[in-house]
Amino acid sequence: MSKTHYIEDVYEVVRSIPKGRVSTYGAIADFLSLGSARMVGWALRNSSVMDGPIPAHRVVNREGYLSGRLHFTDPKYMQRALEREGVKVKEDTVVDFKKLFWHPAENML
DNA sequence: GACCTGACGCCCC
DNA sequence: AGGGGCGCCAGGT
Repeated sequence: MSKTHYIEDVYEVVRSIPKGRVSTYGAIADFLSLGSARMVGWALRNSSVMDGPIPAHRVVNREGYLSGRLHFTDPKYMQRALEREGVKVKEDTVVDFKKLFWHPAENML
């Protein structure tokens, strides 16, 4: 087992977050049984390097706060990317987070 | 190898 | 209801 195998899993899950919805570090960590939500953030941090088709802006913390915003090239990118998808953001927090929250398990329905 | 630092989150005041 | 403590795991120093 490559130690970085789960990183691909994280990317896979993040890629499956529907446009206009958001998920959380914890939900993804739970779904993948990572044991630590921090690892999701860590994985996404490395994703900025490849910065590919991974919609990392759709991942927020458990309060809907854009805790990862400072890790994007432009600190305002995360908010703008979300708003571009119809997700409203106020005070660096997703408006109606509870309703827009998407759990990875929904993908299995 | 000890110690610190996180894109986190739960528990306990 | 806001804040501190702590477990978590990977990297950096």
